[in-house]
Amino acid sequence: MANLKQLAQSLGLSITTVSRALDGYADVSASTRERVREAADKVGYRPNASARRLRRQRAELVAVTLPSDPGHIGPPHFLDILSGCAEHLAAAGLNLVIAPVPRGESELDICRRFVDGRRVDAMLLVRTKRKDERVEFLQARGIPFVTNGRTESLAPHPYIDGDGFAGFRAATLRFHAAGHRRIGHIAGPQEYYFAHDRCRGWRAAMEECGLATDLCAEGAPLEQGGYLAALELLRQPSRPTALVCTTDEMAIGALRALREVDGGNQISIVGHDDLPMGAFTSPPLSTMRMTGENLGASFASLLLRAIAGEPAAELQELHAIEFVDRDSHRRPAKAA
Amino acid sequence: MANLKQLAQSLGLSITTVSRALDGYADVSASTRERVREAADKVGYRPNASARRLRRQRAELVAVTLPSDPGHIGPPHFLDILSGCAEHLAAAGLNLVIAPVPRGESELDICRRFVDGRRVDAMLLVRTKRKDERVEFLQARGIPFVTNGRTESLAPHPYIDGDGFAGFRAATLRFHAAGHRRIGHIAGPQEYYFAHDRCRGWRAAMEECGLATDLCAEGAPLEQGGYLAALELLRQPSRPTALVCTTDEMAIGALRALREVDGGNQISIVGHDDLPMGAFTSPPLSTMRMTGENLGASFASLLLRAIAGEPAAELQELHAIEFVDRDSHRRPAKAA
DNA sequence: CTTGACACCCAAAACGTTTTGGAGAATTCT
DNA sequence: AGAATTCTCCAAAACGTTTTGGGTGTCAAG
Repeated sequence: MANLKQLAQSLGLSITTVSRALDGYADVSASTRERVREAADKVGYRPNASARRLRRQRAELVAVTLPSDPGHIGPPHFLDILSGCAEHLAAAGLNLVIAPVPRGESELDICRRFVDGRRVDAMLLVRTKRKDERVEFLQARGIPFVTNGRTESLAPHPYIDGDGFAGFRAATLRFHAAGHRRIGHIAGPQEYYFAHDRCRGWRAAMEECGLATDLCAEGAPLEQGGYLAALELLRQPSRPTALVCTTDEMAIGALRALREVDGGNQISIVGHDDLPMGAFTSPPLSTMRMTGENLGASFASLLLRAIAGEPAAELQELHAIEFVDRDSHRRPAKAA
Repeated sequence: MANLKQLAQSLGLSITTVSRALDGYADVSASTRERVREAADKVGYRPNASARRLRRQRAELVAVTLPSDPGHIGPPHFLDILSGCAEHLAAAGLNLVIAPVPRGESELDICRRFVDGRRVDAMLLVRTKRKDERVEFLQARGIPFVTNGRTESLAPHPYIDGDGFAGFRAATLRFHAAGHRRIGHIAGPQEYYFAHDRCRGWRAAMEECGLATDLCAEGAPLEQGGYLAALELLRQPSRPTALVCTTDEMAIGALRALREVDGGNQISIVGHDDLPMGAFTSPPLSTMRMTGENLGASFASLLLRAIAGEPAAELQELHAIEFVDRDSHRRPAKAA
């Protein structure tokens, strides 16, 4: 309601003293400090954020870019993560702004706008590509940032990611141990790191087992993409008996394809993300998920430490993948 | 990278002229304007957001409060709505910040912080209560805001809401027309407007049909809440043959209760929200949803118009509810 | 030649804070 | 008593814009 000048005037003090009193500096006497605080409380004084930001040369803001186009916005708990992140950032005086990418603009444009307009102190990037121009741009500008997902960037940068390679390798090996020999992979767009990483995991396991890696079909990371990719694999002369799918959404699409082609329930399947709806599919979808709780807090912590100037190499978290066994991975190895 | 002063110096012009040239004022010659624009483009000049905000007395920010506690964060497409809203706000130069409510603080505290620190030009409120202190506060302060959900506030305020009363009345009447006479309602916390509104719709239909309104149980707007409330209704001497549930999550909980108590599939059920997982429950969950596409754009438009000073009474959108018929509402009226 | 009108430009104020570099008074030390 | 130190406080600068209120020429009209 009021500003520093009015508050100072009403107290018969200088702006400086009031400001310092509120910030708890030692060079204002305890009695004055108390007097100032009481007056500030009474009129409900809050420093004007814009003025403070201008003077301090800090935006007090962090932006997260939201991919709007194809593989859309991520799993439903993504908002919970953002919310948790925002909450922890707020405790440090930072607010989180969401920056969707409008049609016709690239994510790079968004970064540029935020960074060059000094609108943010740091950025949070999701859905990294193997070669990610946003990462390169921010590294060149020297702006702190954290990504959800790794990249193939030469210079290290802070990230949080799941170990998709290990997860998909383990899932594939498990199918092999259960007797499966024709294990197919439903891949996502390989430009995305997570899709490529998971594909590599499947491929590595297959090669370790001396199996052919021909049963791989790529599609959009959506229900429809999984459906089409599964149909493609089911058309092969030697069908898969098990399917390792890059995402749950694709797995659910694959489930639909299976139902249509052979009445379903003959082919084992596993996805990734632990979507809530996976509990209700038939058969209930076995899946994987990244371990670690309160990811939002981790993102916030990494962001704050990046802003504080910690070296990137110390700000990397690779989380293990855990299985969420329901039922869809238990079909027999020898299909009809 | 650069600021106005440096840009002006390099051009041999005053700060004023450069600023006005970039803003397209007519009192700078076309040739100068062009020259300035080119130079600005070349060095990638963007006005410093904090300085502009301070001078203009606008925060260029809108905050949305995210309830973190009990009925959590809303349907999965909520983030899509926010994203759409943010995108349209961005076109008007506003960014959307998400403001989760930390433990120990009230939503009112959040509003106070944002408003009194002049951190926002407007606010977006979700999950309104019938008597909502946030609404009262913002009205008293004269800050523009839009709510998702109505309130019982005497003074009108901008909102977007679904017509829960009409929707739940129609759903109940439809059960009646199908021969049901014992139609139960699984209610949400009645302090929330949406929960109360939907409950009123059910009650109104029951009274119109001359039926008793004893089959009503309240629970938290979660799976567990619906489960417990359904169990309560199933313990009645004269059981319901149909259940109208305040949310899909509660309906899914009710489905679980039904499965446990009588093997399921005997009692009709309908929810609200059109959660994706409803398509996979057994039986597939019949539900309702608010009509209208691109809600995010609507929120943005209302916010902008509220900021522009349009009277609140013209900024209210009540959307019809439509049925999403799957299978769970088709059980016979006479249960075992 | 004077008077407006017009086109183009600029100095300075303002937005509300934080921070720098003291100033004056009181206290302690020598 | 004088010097040094500590305790309080403050004036002014700075952050980078936008906007106000002219100022200086040029040109046409009177």
